[in-house]
Parts: sequence; C-alpha cells; structure tokens
Amino acid sequence: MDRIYTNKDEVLKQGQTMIDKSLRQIIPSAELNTVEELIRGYEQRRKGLFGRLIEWYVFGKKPDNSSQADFNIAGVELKTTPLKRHPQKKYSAKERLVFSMIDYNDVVNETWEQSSFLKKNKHLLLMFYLWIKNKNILDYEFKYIYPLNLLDGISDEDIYQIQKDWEFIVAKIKRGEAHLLSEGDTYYLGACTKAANNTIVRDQPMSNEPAKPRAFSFKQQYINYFIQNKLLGNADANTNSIFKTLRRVETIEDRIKEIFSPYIKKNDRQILFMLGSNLQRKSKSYKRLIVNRILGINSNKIQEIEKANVTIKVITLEATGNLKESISFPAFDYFDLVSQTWSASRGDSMADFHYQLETKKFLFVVFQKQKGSDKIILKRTLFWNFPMKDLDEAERVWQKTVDCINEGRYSELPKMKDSSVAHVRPHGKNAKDTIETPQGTQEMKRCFWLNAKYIQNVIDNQNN
DNA sequence: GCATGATCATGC
DNA sequence: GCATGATCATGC
Repeated sequence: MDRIYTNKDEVLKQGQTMIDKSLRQIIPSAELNTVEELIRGYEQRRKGLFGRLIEWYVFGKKPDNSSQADFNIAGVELKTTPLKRHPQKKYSAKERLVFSMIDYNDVVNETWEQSSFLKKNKHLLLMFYLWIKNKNILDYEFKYIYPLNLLDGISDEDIYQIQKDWEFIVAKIKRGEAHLLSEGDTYYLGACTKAANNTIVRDQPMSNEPAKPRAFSFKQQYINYFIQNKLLGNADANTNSIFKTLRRVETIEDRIKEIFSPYIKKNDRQILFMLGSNLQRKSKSYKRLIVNRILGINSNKIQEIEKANVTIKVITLEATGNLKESISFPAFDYFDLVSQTWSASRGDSMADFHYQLETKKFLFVVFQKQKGSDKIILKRTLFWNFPMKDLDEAERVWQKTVDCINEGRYSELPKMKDSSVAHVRPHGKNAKDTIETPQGTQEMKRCFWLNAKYIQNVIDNQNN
C-alpha cells in the first residue's frame, strides 16, 4: 500500500530526510542483498532503477509508469539528478535534467498553458545527489533537496523563454519535422534524445519520417546555472543580464537583436564612437572586443548567454562577401577522442564534438570588410545551430578522425576538401604546442572546424 | 583564390 | 600557463 501524501510540504520533508544519506543507509538490511542483486541485473538502465528505488524506499510509493505526477495527490513530480564535483565551484551539473517523453501525436494538440508538460512538472522536488564514477548507486549521497515551482520559482524572463522553447519544439513537430529536432534549436528547454540506442524510432503525426524518441529537458547549462545560484549561492557578481533594465519579457533572440540594432550598418570607428569607447589595437580579437562593448561587458559574462549555451562567433566577410575563415572548436585530447562513441554523446564530456553540435546555439556577429578602406562594417547578427540533416556527415568526419588517431595516421586527418561540413586542423599556440597520442608520440594540438564554405552558405541563406 | 598549416592575443 | 577565439601566412 502506497503512503499517501496530502500536501507538498510532506513530500519535501520526507525528501529532506535523505540529505547526506545514501540508499544503503535506509534500506532494511534484510532486503539489501535482493536490491544489490537487482542492480547487477540492470547495468544499462541503472538510472531508472535508482529513481524507482528512491520512490519506494524513501517515499513508500510503488513504482509505476504513469504519466501522472509522481505524487498525484500532492501534485509533486520527483526528480533525482546528479551533481559532479567541480574543482573551484564545489559542484556542477553532470547532465541535463530530463522530464517526460514528448508524445509527438498528442503534443501537437496542446497549448503551453494546458500542456501535459506543465501539468506534470509544475511542482518539482529536485533531489541532487553526488555522482562519483564507478560508485554503486546505493552509495550515492544526496546533497540538496529543492522544491521548485516552475511558474513561481523561476524568473519571468526564464519562464517566458521556456514557453517559447516549448512552442518552437511543438511548431517543428507540426511542420512534420520531429526527425529534425535538436537540443540546439532552443535555449533553456530542450528536446533531448532519449533512447538506449540509435535504432529506436517513433512515428510522428505530420510526416512519414521516423523520428528519434525525445524528451523535454532543461539543458545542462541551464540546470548548472540553477545549481550555482540557488544551491551553492555562487551568484557571480561578474555576470550581467541582458534583461537588467527591461520592464517587459522578451526572448533572448529578440533582446540580442534589439541590443545590436543601433550599430547595424555602422563601421567599427562609428560604433566605438557611439559607445564612447576606444580600442586602438587591431588585434585578432579587436572585433570581438567591440562586440563585448556593445553587449556591455568587458571580461565578465552574460547570464543568459551562459545559461542557454550560446557561443558568440565573430564572422568577417571579405569586401566581396566571401568568407575566408572556418570556425574552430576547442582543441581535442587524442585519448578522449578515441574513447568516445558518437551515439553515447552526453553531457559527461561537454567538449565532445557531437554533444557540441547538438546542444550549442551560435550567435554569429557578421562584419564585412570594405573595398579601399580599412573600416569594417557590422552587417548583421544571426542565431544558428547545427542542423540535424548534416549530422551524418559530421559523424563521418568524426569517425575518420578517430580511425586516423587509432592507427597513428596523423597526416591523413580529414581535410577541408574531404567534406562539405567539417575538417580537422591545428589549434595550438604554435607547431611546438603538442600533446601525447595513444601511440606515445607527441602531436600538435588540433580541433574540429566547420568549413568556411559551409558557414558562408548558412549566412547567405538564413535571413533571421 | 583557396586549402592548409601556423600563430597571435586575451583572459582566466 | 593554458584554453580559446580569431586570424595570419604560405604555397599550390
């Protein structure tokens, strides 16, 4: 018989009994062997088992697969989610916070206000435990128990963005593009893939294309920001908000457009004059510094850009409109790369190419050189994320890279002419900036790049 | 003119 | 000291 909870406080109080405790400490010793046996049989899906063990042993609730909130009577949805140790900040988010599966057939008939997502997740009880590699799930210790009301407990700007994210995802499914959904499409609320392997697919209502099963989730950077601010109190005094002085709610995209709009079609000197700023040195980051000034930051960061995993990229077109330079990613570690698998790309390794392509949003700030002048014009800004239709090609480049490294063929790493999408090039201080390879040799630091031509095509064809 | 290799500058 | 973003330099 399930224990009945009549209100949210009771659920919270019960959850709080787990602070600094692990399951092993509360499971009756007579049942421990049985549970250990159960865990051994699970291997792959241990996380689901972990949640059910918590429900049963902490809350006295029999596991079920109901799409109702976990504590129906009290209206509380329980979420257990891992923290990992962070050298400076104590803890950070290990993963996204995953909510329920997206039912492609039902969700197209919903509005945000009446969505099953909101119904189920309005009142959350977040249980953060400390994840440690190879540790038995019975020994994970809980660190924070936090009741979160989605509509009251999150700022107006954030919940507005989350609503717009939800609506974007649903609109895409309505267009028959569920198979093209990507976490990078949206800012805080993402549609993350959720399947044990790549072969599992689902039907979608507006198209015959099979689509990967996906769930709503808070993107990893968003939940991490939550952890830093609400749990750890690491409110960064060096963080600015683009909504600071604004008295209405707007999306991140609209707000950024608005901030840049007075400077569009102006040249670098005019912009600096308008800003009352002075940057004489024409260093490689000159334009990036101008962009920072426009955004009102120096070395500090913008909260929304961080939370939404947006990467700002300065793009400089030639006077002809031609783009010369490709876009670099962080340098990779040869050992890491060969140990990764393409499909198991999760937040565990945020530097992983696939993870970045599928979760990142880019803000391109496009400048253009001018014929017969050294002035540079700010042409436009655009938001972009890597489209899922090109993911197979990116995988091919990645796979070839992995093969080359495994076989020690470093001169044959994928070049620009080998792919229309991406290639591998050096990315170090200089040719002497090397790291160790699996062969025990030293190789110069390298990274993945998105081809200049590929990005040029994006800029020429995307008008937002 | 472009692909590829190489390096600079900044900020943490 | 190093990671990262951005661009430079060379040779075909």
